[in-house]
Amino acid sequence: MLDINFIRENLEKVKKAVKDKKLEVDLDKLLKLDGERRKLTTDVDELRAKKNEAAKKKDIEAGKKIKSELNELEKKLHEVEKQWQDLMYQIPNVPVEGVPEGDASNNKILRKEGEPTKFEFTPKDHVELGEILDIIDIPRAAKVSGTRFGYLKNEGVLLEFALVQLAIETLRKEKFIPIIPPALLKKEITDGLGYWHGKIDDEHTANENYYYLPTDNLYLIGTGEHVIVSMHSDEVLDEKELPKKYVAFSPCFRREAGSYGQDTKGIFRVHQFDKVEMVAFVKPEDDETERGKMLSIAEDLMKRLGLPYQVVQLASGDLSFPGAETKDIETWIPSQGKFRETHSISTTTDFQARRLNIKYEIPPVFSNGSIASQPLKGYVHILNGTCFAIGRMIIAILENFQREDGSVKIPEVLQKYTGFSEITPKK
RNA sequence: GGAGGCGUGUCCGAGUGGUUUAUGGAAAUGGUUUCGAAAACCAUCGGCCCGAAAGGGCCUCGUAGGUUCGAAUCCUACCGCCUCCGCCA
Repeated sequence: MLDINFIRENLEKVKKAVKDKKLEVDLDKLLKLDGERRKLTTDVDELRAKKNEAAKKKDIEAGKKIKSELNELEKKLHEVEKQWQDLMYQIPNVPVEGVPEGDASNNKILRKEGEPTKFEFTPKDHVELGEILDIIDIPRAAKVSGTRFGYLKNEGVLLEFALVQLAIETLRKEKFIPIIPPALLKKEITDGLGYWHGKIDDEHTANENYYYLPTDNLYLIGTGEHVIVSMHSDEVLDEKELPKKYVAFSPCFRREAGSYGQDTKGIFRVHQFDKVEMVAFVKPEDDETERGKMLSIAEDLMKRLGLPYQVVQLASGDLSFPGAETKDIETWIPSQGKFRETHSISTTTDFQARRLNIKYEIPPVFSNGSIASQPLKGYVHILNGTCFAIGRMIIAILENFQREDGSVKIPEVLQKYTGFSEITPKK
């Protein structure tokens, strides 16, 4: 959610953000409603003051009269507030300075690291490799769970755990708190995150991107970010503990509705995968620095694995609803002959913090040396970034490090965790 | 899953329909005092609205509704915690 005062003062900027993200929100109506809301608030306050006075005097007659007037006015206020909030929740975050304008075709490649892997033989894709190495079983997953699922087996499992250990060990050194979160979250929490955007859900509508359990009114998380960011909702964080950073290991569930034709082969796009995710709560002035750190941590891991990748800055129209800036890491996928998204590092600025009510105390010393009697409060900025989307990392490792006989070399940095240096065909 | 109990501010804790503008402590922050500290004392110590400010008003007792002239207090639903039983890794 944006600050209504910000919207008032930056109307054109907000209108542009709405348009860029291909949304439609009637901002003029919002401003009109806001005027009404403030007028009604004042009126209701005045009437309540009268009510309180009558109650104090035990003036029952006057009280009754005020009560009926107040009922009507409060009803009106509620209606206006509901519409106002409805609209407020439909407004996406505004990009930070420097984000290229336009749709995804304006995404900007910032840099490339490593060369696309070349082979002296015809490389296999991860589906075939997974099968001959006996580490990925898609047909049986289809039988049991349907399309877009997979079983990971044997060395595949050890490879996953190795990636997780490498990630956690690296991030612990960077003061990230390791955490394994719940994989289900309450519906009302989802409103605060901004991915379930659009109207505030009616009783029986659920967002099509995520799995919903109506019997318990819970969603399956789409990413660890959902439950890590919400952890501190309605809290005031101590300025001294910022930046507060978490590294979460969790399953992620995606319905992938509307992606029917895309990435149907293998486990590139699945309904369930595990991910190591970074989340940081930072002071606004540290946003950019911490964002940069997150990206460089993720990049450094890619370099240590020896995977070729490129860094892409998303254009304004390609940003998520709560996102103000996103940089993706795209890893070379030989079977597709393309760099594909494996990481995404974003700031939501204070957008999520505002919805989830996450603040921090600003120490009462001002820059000019004067001291306030009490600490002030401000909204934190919330950053999130992929460390490893494990399924896609396994695909990248299998495909980039395959040999002609179908065996796969394990990156050295992982070998101390896997206990083996290659995976060899079983069939 | 069954039965019972509980939820008050940063924390502890009083309050069971009307001098409660939420008693009283503690912690914290600013100040007075001090060579400095401790102690003591004074002030501040939730959110929103109007206002340049001074100030004024409203809301806030887990959350949302309801009853009443008047609700922390009564009613309903939901959320959370505790105890016992059952079940279970």
